[in-house]
Amino acid sequence: MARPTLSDVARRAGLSPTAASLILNDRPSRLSEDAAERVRKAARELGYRPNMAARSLRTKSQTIGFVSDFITLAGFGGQMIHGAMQEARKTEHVLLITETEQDPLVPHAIAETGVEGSEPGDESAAINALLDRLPEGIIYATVRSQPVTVPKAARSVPVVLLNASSSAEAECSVLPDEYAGGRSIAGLLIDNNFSSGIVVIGSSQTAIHDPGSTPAVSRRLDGIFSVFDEHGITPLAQIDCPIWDAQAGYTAVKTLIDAREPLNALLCLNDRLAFGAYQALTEAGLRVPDDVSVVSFDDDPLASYLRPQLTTAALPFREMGELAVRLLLDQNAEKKEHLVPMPVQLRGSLRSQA
Amino acid sequence: MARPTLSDVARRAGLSPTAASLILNDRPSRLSEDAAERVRKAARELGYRPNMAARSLRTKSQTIGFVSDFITLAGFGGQMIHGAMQEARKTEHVLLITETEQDPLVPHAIAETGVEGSEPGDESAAINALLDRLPEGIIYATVRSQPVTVPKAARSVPVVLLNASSSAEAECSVLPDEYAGGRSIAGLLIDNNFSSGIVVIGSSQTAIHDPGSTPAVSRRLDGIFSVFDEHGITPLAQIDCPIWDAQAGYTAVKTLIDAREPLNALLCLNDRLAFGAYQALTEAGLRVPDDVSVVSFDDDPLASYLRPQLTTAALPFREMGELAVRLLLDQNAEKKEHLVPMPVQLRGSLRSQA
DNA sequence: GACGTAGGTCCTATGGAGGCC
DNA sequence: TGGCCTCCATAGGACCTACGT
Repeated sequence: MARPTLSDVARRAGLSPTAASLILNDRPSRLSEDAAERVRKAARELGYRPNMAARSLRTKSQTIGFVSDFITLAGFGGQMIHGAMQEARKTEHVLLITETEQDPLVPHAIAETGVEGSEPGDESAAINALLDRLPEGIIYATVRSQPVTVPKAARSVPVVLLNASSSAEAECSVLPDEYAGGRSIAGLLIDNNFSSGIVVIGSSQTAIHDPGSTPAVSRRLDGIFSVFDEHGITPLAQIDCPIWDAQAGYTAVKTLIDAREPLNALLCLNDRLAFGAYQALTEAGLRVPDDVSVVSFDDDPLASYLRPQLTTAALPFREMGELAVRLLLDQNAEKKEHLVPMPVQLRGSLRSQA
Repeated sequence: MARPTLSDVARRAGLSPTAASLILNDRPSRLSEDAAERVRKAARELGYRPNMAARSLRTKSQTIGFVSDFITLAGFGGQMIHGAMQEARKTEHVLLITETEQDPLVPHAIAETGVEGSEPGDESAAINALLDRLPEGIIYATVRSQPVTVPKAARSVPVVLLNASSSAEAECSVLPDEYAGGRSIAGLLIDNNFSSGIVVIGSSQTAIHDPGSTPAVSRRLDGIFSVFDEHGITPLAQIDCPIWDAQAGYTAVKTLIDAREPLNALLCLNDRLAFGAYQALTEAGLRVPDDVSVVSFDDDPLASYLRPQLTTAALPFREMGELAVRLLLDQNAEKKEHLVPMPVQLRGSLRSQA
């Protein structure tokens, strides 16, 4: 009934625990092939599995800590976890997950006023609980890719930032390649002969260096405008929306329509804005893509519910999760930003201009 | 630099490790208050935290295994994890998560042909990896609430099924109260004086005992029709959709409209169907809720993006996750189905009939 | 040389026996 | 004789160096 231990296996094979350990771990030793076979057979018969708790006292714990702010709340977060788990499984690692409940918008200014080397208490309880389990490393993820200060407590093990950039110097981080993504989506309009009647919805070029703006947003916009500039294109309008939700998209587009702007293509900065845009267009009797094309970012599940389905540059969360684990376990991983491409999902919302 | 150990604390306090252990664990002993204070101070100063790996060799691991099928893929799954984590934190527990990659649709028929007590190999590798970390219990969750056979390997620790019913006898499981949810939504129509022109979209009363139908669906429908029957109401139509997505909802409603059915209220079996219904209604120039009311189930994020927002009975995933952890840690938890209410989100898609 | 094992180590928890003033 | 504390032993499971025969 109880879990069989190494001694049980050894006893059954008529050998010492030492011998059993050596064999089951493929350590070079002078044990006979016959003895090895007996041990393996015994282990198989008993269904022996090493006790990781005991093992971690001497070696690696085969465990990875996954810390996020509110990631599991958002639909997207699951994909990062999923990717990380897939990758972790390949090397027999397991994921220990936690949420710090810190508001990701407020860079948690860790007081550096500690007396004496370390100052517990101001560190996140969640992270400490995690470190108590001796993970081999920690993945520190955020919902919105923001600069983050890694709590000092977490620095005792390797750290990889996931969907978060580091405010500090030499940090290993994984981010979507927003700049290239912006170029892809803008390029799509160029390739389809759009040159006028283009509206950018979500943020204006002038607003990208607002304090509230994340690096992700500005890179996305930089990518878009780098392409526009190369082709001498000036958008018909740029609409700034503080909150990127359906309501904002709806209002923005309704305003444009009411002003009788000659719309050809809407470049929305995320799918929720695009969703609102659809609503406004439909209400006004305009058809996507016959009258107006719509392109967007994120590849929210939403994007494929829409009619027609939305052409969008996907946030590659699963791949990012995978990469984060790979980097964490790789000693030689470069301490820098690792960018993951945002694949464009070509769907029905885009039609080539004559 | 390295993690301080119990001995480090003891040394600093000028006491033995034994004394330090007794004090930090609040064990009854005859140690002086002065000594106790010295130990606590030393622990604080060093930032001592017990090594859980070592501790679990003698006591509980303070770890809970969270196993799911493909839960982290779906947006909803995150909410269960979130709830579970919140609750786990209250008792200093941490979540170890894994996905079995078994197709949840195929009840994994575990071959009971094992020779000799246990038969490893046919058990899920993911679950074994989890059990190796000696969790205090396992939460076994599925995306679609289906009957599930708990792998034999997992039975060595307490198990709670989350959003999954048990095919076996005495199992502790947590499910949404679909029957009551169905009654709530149908009751909402009654309360708002709907009596004719009601269409049920998603599944017909006759189809609920199909093999493909989950218990969740039939309970939801049973709830709906129990109310309809009590009030002598017969739906105008019941439309069976094998897949509950936007496309199906669109097609169903378009067909009804083309047939010039006098629609008053659409009772959709989930939000994606409702979303498709909206699209068909809008296309036909019908307004929600002025011309047709729409009610639904799940409270997908989608539901609040729609215009008007969708009235829907929410799947209480966060609460379910919390309850699962509470039941797991409670020795005396009743081995039965624990049902969690589905709160109705009253929003703009419903208007009272004159 | 061919084959294998004893015993210390990682860190914590705990009961019982004894020491010191 | 208390009052206060420590050492020892043991346990938990696996790993590994250094020794046997």
